[in-house]
Amino acid sequence: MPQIQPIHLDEQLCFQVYSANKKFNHFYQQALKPFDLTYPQYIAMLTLWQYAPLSVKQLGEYLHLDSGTLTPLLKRLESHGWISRSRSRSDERTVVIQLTDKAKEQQNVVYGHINSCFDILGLTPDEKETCMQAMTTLEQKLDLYNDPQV
Amino acid sequence: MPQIQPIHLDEQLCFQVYSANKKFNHFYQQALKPFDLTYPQYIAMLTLWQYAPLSVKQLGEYLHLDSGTLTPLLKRLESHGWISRSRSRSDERTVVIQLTDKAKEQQNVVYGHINSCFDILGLTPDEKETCMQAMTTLEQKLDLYNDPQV
DNA sequence: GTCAATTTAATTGCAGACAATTATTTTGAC
DNA sequence: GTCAAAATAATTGTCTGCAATTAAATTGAC
Repeated sequence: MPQIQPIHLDEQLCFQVYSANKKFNHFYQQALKPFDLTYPQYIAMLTLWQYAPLSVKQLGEYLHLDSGTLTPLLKRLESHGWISRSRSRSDERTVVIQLTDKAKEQQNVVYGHINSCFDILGLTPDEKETCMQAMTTLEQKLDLYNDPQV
Repeated sequence: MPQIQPIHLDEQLCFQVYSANKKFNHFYQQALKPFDLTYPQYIAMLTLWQYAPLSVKQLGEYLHLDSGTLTPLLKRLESHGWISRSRSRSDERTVVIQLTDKAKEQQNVVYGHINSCFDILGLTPDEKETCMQAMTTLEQKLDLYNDPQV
């Protein structure tokens, strides 16, 4: 009879990542309150500030999200005046997402506020780099397993 | 006029953690398919295998989840025959969660299967430890900010 | 002993996340 | 040019996750 290794919650890497993600979420939710943005909406805006205009598909590739998640999220961003959505003239299948004037005006205000919130966290550049590296290593292994053909 | 630091998605620690968490989720979702458990259900079962019987509140403290999340999740675990839920005789407010015979029988099967899946990931003990440490450091900072009174 | 305050789950409502399906448009082999 | 295949969003359904509220039981100050 083989020896079975018990699985203890607090020794599980998956649970640490799961917890850290929830805490990060809460942190950003607080930081983003002045702008009435949720965390997923914020990372969508980050992508758009960097690359807009984008199609739903292109945005989804940056964020690893599909239209089932993005369509309602983008409708909410649109209703709050951050973006516009319109079918492309050249390809009626694709929806082009563009920044509104409000979004362009607020970009640096959001950047400034979020950067200062992140600074308050007090992560040293070294600690941040170590965390980034650890996540990169982990994601590489997970990508290999989740998506063997890559 | 102050210099505003641009925020690039791929340099954001929050986004790395968010992505890693989603990939981990997908990884476990696959690994757990034979048992018809979702990842959140699995971490609930892990906790129960370790500490059952538990009240909803106690389980929530281990997992950092409230009854709004746990009540429906536990009802699903109950309907799939993993647990039982019953009001405590001594305190009618609390609901006691207990393992079923099926859960006790399957414990080592699940442990064995998940451990072998995790091994396939190919994380070295060093890499895992580095990741764990990184998450712990990060969570400590986030706890400080999210919950200043602690 | 009484009753306000506290504790515990459940409920409600909203926002993701994702799998599976559907509708529409475009492409490309022929 | 036609039509099957592919591509793109949207939709549907299920399962979290969390804030806020509700319902019921318990506790404790008096």
